[in-house]
Amino acid sequence: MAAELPRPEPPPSEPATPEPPTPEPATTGPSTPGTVRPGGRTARVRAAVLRAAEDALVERGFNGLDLGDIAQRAEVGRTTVYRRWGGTTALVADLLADMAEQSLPRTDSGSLAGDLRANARLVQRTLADPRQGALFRAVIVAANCDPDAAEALRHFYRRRVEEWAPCVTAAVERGEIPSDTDEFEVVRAVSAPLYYRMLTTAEPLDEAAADRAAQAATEAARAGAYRRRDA
Amino acid sequence: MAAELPRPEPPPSEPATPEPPTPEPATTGPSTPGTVRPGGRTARVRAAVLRAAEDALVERGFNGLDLGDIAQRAEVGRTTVYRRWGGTTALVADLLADMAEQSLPRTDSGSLAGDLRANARLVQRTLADPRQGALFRAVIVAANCDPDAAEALRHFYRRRVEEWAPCVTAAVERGEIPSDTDEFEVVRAVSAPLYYRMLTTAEPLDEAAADRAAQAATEAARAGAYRRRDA
DNA sequence: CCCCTAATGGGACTCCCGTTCCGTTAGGAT
DNA sequence: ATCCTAACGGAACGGGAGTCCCATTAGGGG
Repeated sequence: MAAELPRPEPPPSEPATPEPPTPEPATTGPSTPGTVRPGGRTARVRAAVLRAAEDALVERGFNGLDLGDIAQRAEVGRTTVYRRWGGTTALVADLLADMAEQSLPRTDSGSLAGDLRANARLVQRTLADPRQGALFRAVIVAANCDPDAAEALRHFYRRRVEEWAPCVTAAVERGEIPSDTDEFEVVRAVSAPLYYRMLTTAEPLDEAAADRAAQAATEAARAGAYRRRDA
Repeated sequence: MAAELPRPEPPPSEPATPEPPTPEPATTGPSTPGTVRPGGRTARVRAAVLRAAEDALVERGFNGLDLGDIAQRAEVGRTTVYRRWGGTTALVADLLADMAEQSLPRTDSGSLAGDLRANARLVQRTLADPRQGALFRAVIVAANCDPDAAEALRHFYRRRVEEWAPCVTAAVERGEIPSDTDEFEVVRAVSAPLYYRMLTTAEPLDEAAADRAAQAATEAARAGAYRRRDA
């Protein structure tokens, strides 16, 4: 019933991100709750609420979120959730910031095709997993409903893409692909068909789809489709 | 302020789809409203509400939808909207069914690269357009919140993909790409990077992105990345 | 160890979304 | 043209999400 893929079960105390969920602009009024005493109870509350929010997202989806329900699951006062996050979108944005911290290590197979296939299969397994898949669909929805959540989502994917870009750079150094290849574009090209399939079709997201995505990106990169064009 | 891309302004009378919005299963009770007398006023109401829903989606996004607001825009009773559609997701599903009817004709340039580039630029222009882009984001969100809307979205994309698949078949016949190429997969491969970019980055969706997507799909198809694998 | 106050939690209150009821309007068949 | 009733529209109702107020709890600096 707990998390399935990464989430290395951090100790309940000392949370991942003591940063303020919503860093108010230059308003030097009463600071947003959770920023002045971020330790101890505050941290436990944040962890419990994020965990509960993740569960709720998986079960009900984004627009089925009920902050009262989340508060109950987290065994936290309803008021607290409203005060600290203020709404479902900010809560999801905070969850995304938390997810962005947990980076899974990249493998290295020695060839571009192998590396991209490993990446494709990782993405495929994540999206095909009932829990993770539902979670990703939900956060994508949230990102399309709120600017802050959108920025958080972009940050999450920036991190993920940066994590895998070095395997493309390595391929350039090995001479597999043109030297002016945009490494980020290649990594994105691997994920894109998988997300597109998940969002617009009912066909299963299987390993064959992953391998096809990886092969397509590899061939296109070799052919120079991702070379930087100067404007 | 009206529609920008296709929508050939159908006459207010005689709407596009007199089919029932939500064909209830075998419940032979009082049939769903709009099915027994689909002409005249009922049709005008449907057209006005769908139009208003589209406007609202563009302005507020899916989760900002307010059926009361839509009813006012459409100059229709609030009760009518609730009775005929019952909720925002069913309304969006109906809108998607309506959108699926309007197929824009495919061009034919004589080469796979040219055809795919035309397709890519069409998709890019659609998603980059403020109105259409917001609309597509909104319906994607809706599809992730409701099974009926999801099915309607899949149907929409199935139509679009089928519309463009023949240009891949033609390329096969010209000997440009392997004969066992999955034509639908190729067409999807063109759109995928554009949607992925729109959803996960803040970078502009420009013509260069479209051309890159088209070129990548073309090269990958030539290299046989989309050949059918028998299981 | 003690104090100050940030942060939490319960409960009442408000407002708005969605439903229900019933009278009115207008298809469409004869 | 007339009738029957499907479909619409206004108004009142109920419930739940989000807000406010204040008492209670527990960081964390001294």
